[in-house]
Amino acid sequence: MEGGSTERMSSMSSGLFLEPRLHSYSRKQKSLGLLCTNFLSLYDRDGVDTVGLDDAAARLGVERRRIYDIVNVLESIGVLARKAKNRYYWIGIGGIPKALHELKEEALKDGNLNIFESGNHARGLEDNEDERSFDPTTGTSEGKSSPSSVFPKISSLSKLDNADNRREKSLGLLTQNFVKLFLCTKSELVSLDEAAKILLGDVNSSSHIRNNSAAKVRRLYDIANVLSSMNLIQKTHHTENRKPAFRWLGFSGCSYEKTFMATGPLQSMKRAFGADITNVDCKRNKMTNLTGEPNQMKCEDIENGSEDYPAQHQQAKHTAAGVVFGPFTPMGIPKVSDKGKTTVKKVQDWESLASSYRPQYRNQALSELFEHYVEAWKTWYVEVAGKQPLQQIS
DNA sequence: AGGTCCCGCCACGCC
DNA sequence: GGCGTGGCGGGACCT
Repeated sequence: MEGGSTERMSSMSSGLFLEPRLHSYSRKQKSLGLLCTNFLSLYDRDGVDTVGLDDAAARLGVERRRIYDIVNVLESIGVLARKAKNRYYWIGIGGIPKALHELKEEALKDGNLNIFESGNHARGLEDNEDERSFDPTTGTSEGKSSPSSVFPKISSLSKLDNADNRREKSLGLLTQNFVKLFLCTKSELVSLDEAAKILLGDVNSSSHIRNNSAAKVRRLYDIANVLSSMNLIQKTHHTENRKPAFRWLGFSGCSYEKTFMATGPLQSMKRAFGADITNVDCKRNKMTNLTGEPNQMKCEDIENGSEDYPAQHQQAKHTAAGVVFGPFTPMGIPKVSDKGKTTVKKVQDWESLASSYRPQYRNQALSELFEHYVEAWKTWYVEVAGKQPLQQIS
């Protein structure tokens, strides 16, 4: 195929900001999971109402194609909703619980409970949600996930018209079914092989579907990476056969902030904020930042960003502000006890912390990300601490 | 060697 | 035809 990474690296020699190890191409730095993490850190903040795909691609320094992958998965779990060509409503991490709830209800309604154990295949898991209709006022994806969900049977697959066929294979739908699998199964662990069998129904199916299997498993890898990066699932191994499998963590585990702020990173740290600039298009310099600036992760740009980001909704309506995130206490800083201190004192503690605690990262992108979290903290603090007893903060 | 998954070709549908 | 979208699978990279 292509000349491999060597060629890639030579063509990227103009990517000066990677100069320390010009030939240190690493897949991990370009993984979908990492891209997803960066995507979320870039947009999951107050004041972001919509996301433009071109803008995202440019800011993250990746090809558009990769943005589609991320967006499709995130859309299927309620983080985004399509608004128009090239533009999505930003719902935020806070949209996940609702989406998960709906997915579970759908799965239950469709009678897919225990389908995993039954080894049944599961075209029944298909739903026909059409995510193209979104009501920003309710934050719901109303589509036609309604009653008349069509469950295409394997045997009828070939008769689907192109549009249906295409949608039926979409990454978003596959994501939803993958999630439903976790929501419905009693098994603690699900391997991608098993998921593929169930979601693809490749047992006693026609050969063309089986041939398709490898491709679909690849998609499952994509999906799993994204979900892992958000800590919705966690990669582990079956105890018996040591085969890789995934454990459902759910929204309680879903805080990329958590991963970032806590120094006890989960397994996904290998995909978490890396040690180098990431997601740089090494190949064609199409949207690579050639200015010598670090990869653009400066989130403040978002709000300055012209018409794309109207500033009128500073009130976070669906972003992280509505979600209880993981520990914000930076490591090594004693937590404020809720006893024996006055409220005012605590306010000062946290204020001083927020303004003075500045861990130093060598990596500039990390430093900038940290700045982002500082800003997020400040915003959150003002909003929450301003109207609730400070004992709540811990 | 088998598992993982990046990358980009190209089909599709809309304008 | 141009463009946005995204399915798909080759084959590079990782373990």
